Amino acid sequence: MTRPSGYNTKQREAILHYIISRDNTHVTAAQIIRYFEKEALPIGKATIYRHLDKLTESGALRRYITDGLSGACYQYIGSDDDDAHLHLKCDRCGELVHLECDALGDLERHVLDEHAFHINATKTVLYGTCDDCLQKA
Amino acid sequence: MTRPSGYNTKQREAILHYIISRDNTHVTAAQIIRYFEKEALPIGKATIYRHLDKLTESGALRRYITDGLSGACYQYIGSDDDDAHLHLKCDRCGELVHLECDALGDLERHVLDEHAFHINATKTVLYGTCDDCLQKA
DNA sequence: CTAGTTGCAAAGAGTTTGCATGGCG
DNA sequence: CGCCATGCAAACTCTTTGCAACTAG
Repeated sequence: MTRPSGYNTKQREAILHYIISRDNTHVTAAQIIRYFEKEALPIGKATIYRHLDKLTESGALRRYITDGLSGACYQYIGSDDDDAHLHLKCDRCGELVHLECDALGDLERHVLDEHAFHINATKTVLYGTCDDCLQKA
Repeated sequence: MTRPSGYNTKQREAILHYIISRDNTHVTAAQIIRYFEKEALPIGKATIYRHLDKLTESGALRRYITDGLSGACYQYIGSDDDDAHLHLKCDRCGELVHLECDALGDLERHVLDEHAFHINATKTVLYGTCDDCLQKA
């Protein structure tokens, strides 16, 4: 778990700090790249992608799968990991909503029992339409 | 609905026919491109993408959102549309499983009532690990 | 000192677009 | 004949890789 796996560089610190500061939000690689372009400490995007990969592998970050055309989303994971909540993404405005409740419970059980498939809520994003966009339509 | 929206060309026919012939399976743009490269009637990939977009917009195809790095998936929709079933994707072997049952029902209702969000099962892919991969681990 | 790290630029994968030619209706 | 469709290549977006210079431990 606590893989030393690498040096503790300024860039690594800065990237992790930035993502942690966003805590409950998701961050895209593009956002991070843009952020550091405007900062005093410019970080090459290759470095950012490399850290995103490493941090995800080491378990410090979670990578969400969303529609590939706008890039992947990352989020920092606190010390306790079992806060596996679902995400909903609106297919109109692109808003990503965090579901804090345990709504997946029954479905998860059903799929495991009947279909021998273990759902990983942390990676799953449900698509649909949010209230705002429905009202506009 | 029945938008004439375009001519009835050989390419359009061939592409739609190919996807329909896969009926219950999903097809990626890359598969279609590869298929027609090897056929007697070569179709440029621009044409394939353009038709994929049009067919999706007109409702003849459904586009699934999967991890962007391997491309989107498409599937033909028969005349009756209400067969909105879920998909499960194994994050180890990449297998995409079709769930024929109505397992989403309760969750869908809960999310709509409590979170004012209308889930679109046809676009949603649940991630997790399939039985085969679990056994190997 | 030595192995991991950085940054640039080039390479890749997937998808979109511009433009001249070709084909449906 | 007019408009849409086609195909090629170039453009684009997101991500990865090669490589020489650099730095943490």
